[in-house]
Amino acid sequence: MSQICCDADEPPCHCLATDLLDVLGRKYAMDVVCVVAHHEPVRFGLLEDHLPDASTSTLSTRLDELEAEELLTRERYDEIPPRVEYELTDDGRELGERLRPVLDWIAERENSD
Amino acid sequence: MSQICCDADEPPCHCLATDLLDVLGRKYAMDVVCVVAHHEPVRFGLLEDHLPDASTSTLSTRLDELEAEELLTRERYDEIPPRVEYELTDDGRELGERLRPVLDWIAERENSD
DNA sequence: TTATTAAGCTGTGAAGTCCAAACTATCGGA
DNA sequence: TCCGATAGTTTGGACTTCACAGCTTAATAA
Repeated sequence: MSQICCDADEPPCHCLATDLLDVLGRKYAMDVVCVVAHHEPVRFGLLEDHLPDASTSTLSTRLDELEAEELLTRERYDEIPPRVEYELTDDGRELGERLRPVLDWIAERENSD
Repeated sequence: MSQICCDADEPPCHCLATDLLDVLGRKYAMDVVCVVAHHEPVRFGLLEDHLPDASTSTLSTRLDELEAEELLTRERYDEIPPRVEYELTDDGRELGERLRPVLDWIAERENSD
């Protein structure tokens, strides 16, 4: 029932001003969701391989933020060398599915230039 | 045919490294597409009303970038005071439709916290 | 006559975000 | 003894975004 957005003559509703949309509108946030959705469980190094333009610190920050939004989980295994696996939560998977048509279209469009 | 993403055992494909995804991953970019999609034709002031947290300069930059990606058009009317109307291109509308399920879900989720 | 109003921006310096590169810890193998 | 492997954190600098002021022009208001 709280869908975007207000109708033409209504006052603005600001339904877009959410923390989650803020997080998703940061560099590589959608990319991370997409890569995890496609390859989970995923380790840090694989994310780096798939998103070579992102710095490790940015990747790390994005993962923190997505975890805080409860879109993914971080499983630490107490091994040497350390191993950490990322997986989407149910919410994260739902988001990933809704994001797919967007990213597919972007990839297609890029291809047909 | 160039959809996300490579399969599990393949090398990374970097299909996500596109200019458009870069632009969409900036602050308020998806918001702008969504507001224009919902209210077009749209004037600058209406965008400001709907996205009060965005500065005018950021809004202006986002509009430039979306125009450069050919997702929206800017129609200048030679009047005093000046009037400019923004509308989505066909590509912009396609993107807007694919973005809707994402933003609807975000709005819903926010509501049910 | 002067001031005010409107819209759609652009310009400014400060604050926040992202960058590459170097560094952390630990253990097994050379 | 030093290297490589993993998953990050730290650092100082570059790029983005911020709030706020100013620009344009013509019609009105004081």
